Amino acid sequence: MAAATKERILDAAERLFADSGFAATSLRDITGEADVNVASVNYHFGSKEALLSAILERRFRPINEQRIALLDELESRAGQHGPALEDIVAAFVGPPFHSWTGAGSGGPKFLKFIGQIHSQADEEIRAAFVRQFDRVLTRFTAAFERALPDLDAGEVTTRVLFIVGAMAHAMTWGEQLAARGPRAPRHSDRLLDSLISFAAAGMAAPQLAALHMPVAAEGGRP
Amino acid sequence: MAAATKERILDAAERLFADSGFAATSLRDITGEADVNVASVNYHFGSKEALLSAILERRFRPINEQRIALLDELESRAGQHGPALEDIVAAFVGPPFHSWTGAGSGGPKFLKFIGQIHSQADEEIRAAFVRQFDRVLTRFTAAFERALPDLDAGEVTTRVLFIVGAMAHAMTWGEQLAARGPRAPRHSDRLLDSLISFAAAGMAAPQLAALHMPVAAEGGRP
DNA sequence: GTATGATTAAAACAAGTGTTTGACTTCGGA
DNA sequence: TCCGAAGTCAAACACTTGTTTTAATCATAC
Repeated sequence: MAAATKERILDAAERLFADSGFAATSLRDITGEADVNVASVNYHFGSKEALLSAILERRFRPINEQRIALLDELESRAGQHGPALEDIVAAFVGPPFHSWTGAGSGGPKFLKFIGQIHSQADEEIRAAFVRQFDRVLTRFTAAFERALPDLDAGEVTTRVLFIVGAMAHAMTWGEQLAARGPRAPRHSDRLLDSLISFAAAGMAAPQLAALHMPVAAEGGRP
Repeated sequence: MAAATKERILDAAERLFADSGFAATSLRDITGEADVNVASVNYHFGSKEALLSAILERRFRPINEQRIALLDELESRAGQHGPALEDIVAAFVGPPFHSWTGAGSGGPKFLKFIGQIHSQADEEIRAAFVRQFDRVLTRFTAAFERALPDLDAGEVTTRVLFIVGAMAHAMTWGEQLAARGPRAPRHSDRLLDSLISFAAAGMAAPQLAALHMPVAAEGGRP
């Protein structure tokens, strides 16, 4: 029963975090949903925060590894100009979408969880998340820079940030807005197609000439 | 001292919500930062949730009004084909950026708050937020549909969702990633320029041929 | 001056938080 | 069979949560 309890906790917690966020979900919510004792979370994971780390580890590590594997494959296959823009985008945003189509895991709630966690405010959570994400961001930023030589480095990073935001937001809110009838946004596969098309075009957009002064440190108050 | 207390609470709460989110911020955090008594929140606003509503009201109403005013002006000025794509995008994403450049309000923390609130999980908060945002979304979706006749309605809604996500995420995370040295993302004005350029190109991306079944209940275009 | 209403203050409220404890049960290997 | 580790459980822990209460203070009009 040991492994079963651990997994039941992980599944329930992921589901509830996706719906209500980390801070708003209590351990008793989780253990109630998982039908286990309150103490078992601390027994198996050590703390509530460690439970979140375990979820992040379980879900994001394979996703990020797959992202990098796909990029590796693209780059080894491509000529000296590097892979095509759309392929890089697909390698970046595809894995989180496909991760729940695979071996029975979580269902659509997991997409919402991804969106949630991307926008979590707590500094510690962010730090843990960025730690996992940093390598991916570095690799893909480099690939994008190669595919888009007209953009400077900061601009590329900014646009990758846009892509992450677009993805996370669509995951978190898609369900909510699905009630808009004929104007309902896309889901799953169609959503992924839309995102890739949107993101690739956005990345390829011309960079506006730097009319403004280079940003002077941090903004003072008006 | 009455008005001063109310405003001090609003300012402090907005700042703290931006940093830590709604659920993770306690009333004592807020009243401590604002240097007022704990009871004053319930006295002036009624509850913690009502305080959030007041902040939303104070900040988002002018933003959404300005969005619609800008769109009105664009449409009255434009020919029968409607305003240009980039102008619609600018009318949509500009106001939240400019709102803090205006009369002394909040500073950069406010941008982070906007990003935060866009990705808040609590259902009640979402509902309150969507209520304010619904009219804006409807108007801009219509304008985009007119400017992009090759996209079907659901696709337009999806892409507007991408734009909102890109904006919110950049606002929330920009500060965090600003430490990446030469690859640091943009700030403020430059960030807005980047976003407009990115979003307009993304909106104009070709829609992939609908290989999949059309979504049930979706009306065909005339 | 005092009366009146609005605002602030300190304290207490019940309910809920993450975590710990210590006894009880389960179960694989000697 | 028995042992000891691994796991479960109810209860209690100390603390924080949002909210309420009650008394004190303030401003202002009479």
